[in-house]
Amino acid sequence: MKKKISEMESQFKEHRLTPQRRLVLEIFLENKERHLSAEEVFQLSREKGEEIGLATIYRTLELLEALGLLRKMNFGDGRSRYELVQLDLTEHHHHHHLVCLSCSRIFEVEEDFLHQLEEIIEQKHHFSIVNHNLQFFGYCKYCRQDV
Amino acid sequence: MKKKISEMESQFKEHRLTPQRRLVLEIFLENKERHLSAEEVFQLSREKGEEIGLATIYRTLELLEALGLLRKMNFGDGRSRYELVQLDLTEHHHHHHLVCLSCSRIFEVEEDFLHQLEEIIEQKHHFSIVNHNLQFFGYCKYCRQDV
DNA sequence: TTCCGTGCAAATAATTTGCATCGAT
DNA sequence: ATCGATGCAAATTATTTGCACGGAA
Repeated sequence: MKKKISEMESQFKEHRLTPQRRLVLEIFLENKERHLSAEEVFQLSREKGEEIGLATIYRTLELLEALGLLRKMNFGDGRSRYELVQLDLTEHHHHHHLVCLSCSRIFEVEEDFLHQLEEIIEQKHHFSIVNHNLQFFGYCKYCRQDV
Repeated sequence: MKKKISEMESQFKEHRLTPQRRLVLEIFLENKERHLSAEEVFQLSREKGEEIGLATIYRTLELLEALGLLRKMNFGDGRSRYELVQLDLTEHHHHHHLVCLSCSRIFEVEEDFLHQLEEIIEQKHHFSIVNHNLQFFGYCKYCRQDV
């Protein structure tokens, strides 16, 4: 864990890696599978017994996104959520999300199936793609009532 | 236009098609290519010289979505946007969106490329998909500086 | 000392809700 | 008379901002 954070320190050229910023990063590293909102980060920090202001969390999330360490997402629940950018994957690799309409859990599809599609779209629409967002909404294996 | 709305009336079984609701529908029919926020619908109705409360618009958008006439979308600009569901397309046909990071315009990709992909994912993840959302972020043909 | 970062509280912005009233059945 | 729909204002929720303080370079 510490190792991971120190690896990330190199990203903090102009910005200080303060205890608060480190705390937020830690929380994401300890919750890799989750997509946390500012409020949830706030709760998790309280559970760790750490003091941090909510405004600081918002500012930190914004900074970490700008540094490319977090990715801002929106799953339609009225608040922004962030996920850790997996540094070990190639820059253009993005996974997709399965959002359960019943339990709200979010599952990940590791493969990125959109390379070819992006090429087609770039040519056809003269649109230069830098990112994409693919979400599937439905019912997860725990919530499906069928069979 | 009137014809289109009367076709939609059949959807209003339990709900009255009031002047306000008709107005909101009209605005979407007159702006098929746009993805309107509640506030924008409010502005457009004022431009038409019609009186309608913003709260009513929010409630109407919610209703029209529940009736399957509008689709709620989120493009990451901090407000929900709605688009008209094209009734003449097959139920499972969804288009995709190109969101320009420079001018914020939204372009549509008419084709739905995700059928096969959905089948693969449904099997692999035991997830029953009922909807999806695919957005590409980048620079549109008007904003690209290259060449 | 000079900045940057933080916390708190106030300000914004989007959306929702309570409630009295209006209008169609 | 009843019940759904509306408008307004107040309430909520998420997020941002102003500002004084504190600590590191």
